[in-house]
Amino acid sequence: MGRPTMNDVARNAGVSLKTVSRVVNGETTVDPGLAARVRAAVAALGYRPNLGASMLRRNDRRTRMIGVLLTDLAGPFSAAVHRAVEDEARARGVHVLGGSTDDDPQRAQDLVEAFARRHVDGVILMASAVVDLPSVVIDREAGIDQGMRHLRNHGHRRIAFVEQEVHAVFALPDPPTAILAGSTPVTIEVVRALRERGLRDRVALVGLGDFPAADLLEPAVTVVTQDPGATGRAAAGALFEQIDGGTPGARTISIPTTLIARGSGEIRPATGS
Amino acid sequence: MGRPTMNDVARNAGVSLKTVSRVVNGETTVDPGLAARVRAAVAALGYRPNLGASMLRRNDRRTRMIGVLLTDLAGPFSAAVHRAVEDEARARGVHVLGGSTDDDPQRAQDLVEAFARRHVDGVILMASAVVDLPSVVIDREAGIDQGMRHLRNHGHRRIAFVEQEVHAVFALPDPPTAILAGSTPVTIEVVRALRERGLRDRVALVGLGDFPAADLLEPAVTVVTQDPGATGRAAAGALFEQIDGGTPGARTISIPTTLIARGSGEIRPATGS
DNA sequence: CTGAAAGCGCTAACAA
DNA sequence: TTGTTAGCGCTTTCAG
Repeated sequence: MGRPTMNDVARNAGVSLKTVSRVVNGETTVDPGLAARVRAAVAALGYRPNLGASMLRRNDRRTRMIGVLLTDLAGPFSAAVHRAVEDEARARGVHVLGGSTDDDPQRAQDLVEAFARRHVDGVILMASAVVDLPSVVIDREAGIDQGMRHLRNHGHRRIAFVEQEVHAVFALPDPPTAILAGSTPVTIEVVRALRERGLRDRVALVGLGDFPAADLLEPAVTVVTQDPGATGRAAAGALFEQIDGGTPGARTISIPTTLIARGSGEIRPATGS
Repeated sequence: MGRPTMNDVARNAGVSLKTVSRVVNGETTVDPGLAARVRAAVAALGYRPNLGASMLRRNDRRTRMIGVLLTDLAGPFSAAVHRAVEDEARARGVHVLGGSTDDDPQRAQDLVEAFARRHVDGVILMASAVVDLPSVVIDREAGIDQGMRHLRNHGHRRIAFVEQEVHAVFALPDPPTAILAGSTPVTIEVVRALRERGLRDRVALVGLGDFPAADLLEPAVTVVTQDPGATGRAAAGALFEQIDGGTPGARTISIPTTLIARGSGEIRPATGS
């Protein structure tokens, strides 16, 4: 025998299947005596309703489950977005399926497809694709402009935008006077590299994404922040608006960015270089 | 009309329902001509199988979905565990429902119950509870001992274990000579507090959990690490062993800890105090 | 190789 | 207030 079903409960309580259904779903039009018997049977058998079966028959056809596809569930930005989405979802009795795309469009596509087979009510994704499901796209391109502008305003003309290959930058014949780091891990790598080379007070640095100890480093690190919590809340809000079918709702969430000047980004290039 | 069903595809392709089922499930005992017609109909209608319905009828009764309950999906440790679990799950074609408990047992209980209604195949949880589902518990208590021992070995007798209330510690009549910080965010708060009070070279600090910039602070922060990736992989491995019904598998995963001495934890108490 | 019938666990619509 | 019947979309079983 597998898990007990509604039928088992009905038999045990000596009532009809439908009465059990009513009690389980909290309908108030059931005789208190019967309801008590049903609840006793539920407890005795360890019965738990099967949401999959109920959703199959139900009219609204909602699974009360959404998907969230982020670059990397382990990364600080994705993780914070995820949590914010979770909180919004929880408030609505909705569960969240998570997935990391590693910025691979094919993987994102596969995950969307897989979630669709599960009949998720909608999808939030940090990418640029569009899918044929209720969905909200988080656009993370913003922020680069702001960082670049800041460095230019401080006199820099040779600015490196660094992804992964941190050390290659310093091997260039005409090395940059300023660095814009593409993510938090990269920013920290750059700090480490600058120290090793004794350049920490000579090369400017702006990081994309804030991190907890940024203000405690020397020099403190200037960053362009994108509030992941606000982003997640906004995306979830827009998605649920779509799902609940009111207004169409926003399909793209752009993240407002803020530059926090702390020192490293305000270093000026050496004159006469 | 809602989404097209297998019946719609069958009608469109001029075959029986069962033939569509065979093609969709990749059975090879179908005439290639019929299979091609079915595939064409699937594409034309934009048909997608309904996993919920199929799981209802299927014999193995697996949802191919597990739940992961962590302290905080946004926290670095939880997030890294989550990602590792996701990777293990993906390799098995399993999806992951995530949930933050904020270390509230009631909330953990509620989430387990909710996931059980969805018939998840199992649950991983970072807590100390046990549930009547295939499950693996991650025990995070370890590490405290190791940190304490380290500080005592360096001569400390008044050691504060700090959770949240960072500032209260310094208001004590007889303040500690060493601090053990319970989590990464707390560690960073303590660093900040020590600096504000000019105590950064006088009070020892050991943090539970490593963080990316720990070695770049001054003094660099001594930490007790728990490898979240290894933890997640181990927990997922143990859970899938249970689910696949081979050996019973471990029900509790203890995280091996390592102390990384970087400076802050090796400060000795002022003599004669 | 293909199909018809039954039924997974549950809720909708209707009847008593 | 309670129960009966039908059927959600799919897989199983068994017959052709």
